[in-house]
Amino acid sequence: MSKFRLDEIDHQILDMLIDNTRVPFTDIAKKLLISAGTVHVRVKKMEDAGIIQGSSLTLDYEKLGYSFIAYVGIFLHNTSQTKFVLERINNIPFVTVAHVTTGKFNIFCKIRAKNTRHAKEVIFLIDDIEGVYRTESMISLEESINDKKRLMHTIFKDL
Amino acid sequence: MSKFRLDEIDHQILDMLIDNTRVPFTDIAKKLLISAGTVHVRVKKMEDAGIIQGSSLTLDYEKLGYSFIAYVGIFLHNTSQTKFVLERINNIPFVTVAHVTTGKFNIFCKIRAKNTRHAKEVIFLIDDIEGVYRTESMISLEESINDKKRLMHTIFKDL
DNA sequence: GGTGAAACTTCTAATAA
DNA sequence: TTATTAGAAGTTTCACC
Repeated sequence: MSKFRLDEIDHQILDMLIDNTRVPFTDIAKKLLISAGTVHVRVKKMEDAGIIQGSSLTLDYEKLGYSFIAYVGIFLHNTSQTKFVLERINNIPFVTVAHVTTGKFNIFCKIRAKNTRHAKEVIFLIDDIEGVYRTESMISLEESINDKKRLMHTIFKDL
Repeated sequence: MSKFRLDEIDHQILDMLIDNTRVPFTDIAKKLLISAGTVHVRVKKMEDAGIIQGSSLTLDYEKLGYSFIAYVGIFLHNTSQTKFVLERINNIPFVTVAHVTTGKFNIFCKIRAKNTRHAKEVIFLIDDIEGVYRTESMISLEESINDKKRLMHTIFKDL
């Protein structure tokens, strides 16, 4: 399945970059006892291979006034409407992720909103999409995000 | 709710950094017709205020052989076990996010695994945690992630 | 593959406005 | 507060292992 062979050096480079993308390559080089040029070449290679898709800032949405998170399960009248509904959902900026799923729901998405009232508006937007039969919401009372490093280390152990 | 006043300049700086954290400050400065020093000061201010929590690489987990995503709803015997179970769940590296929720489930989490077989193992790990009554899984057949920029722009429109 | 150094670019902190 | 600027620091390329 995985076509790309990343060695221990690549792994350690990713390890240093994954929670701070602005770590200087010279720092990485010093720590790994290689040259900064090598770090540069390897990072570029991983970017070209698509292993590194990009980098992003993590913003504190709570501080920005958006502290409400909910998951919304969507039931469709008919599975053939999946693509249409998915497109509509992805046009709502407060929907951060959407999945087509097996199981109970046809589509399953995560929303981020200001507060309960705002979330209600967002959910109503979803409810109003043609083809949506009904929705079922789960409100997050507490979120805990797992360290990306841990998953990465585990992945690398068996590559 | 939002204590921090970010102006149009801050907004545009974030806009440039959010999809590529390594954009040179000089590029940002040129585009916004300000000096690189100003960009630097403003970014630092947003970091100090906690608006910018950090930066992260986006890796292609499919390319790394982890193409299976599922959401797992967890029913507990008793709500008092929430904290304990949550801690246990967060020790499983394949669980990427966990939420305490209202509604159907007590805890709700997202897992990333290699394949169906591996996912089964991960779900069994969850099932085996003391206090877990039963779980219900939704397998993702297709994932679509919304552009972070869109949410950010929308947020900034009403700040 | 990797290195090391040169050439170039960017960052950052002190200073000035 | 914000802008400028000069010296420090980082990145990138390339000739050579």
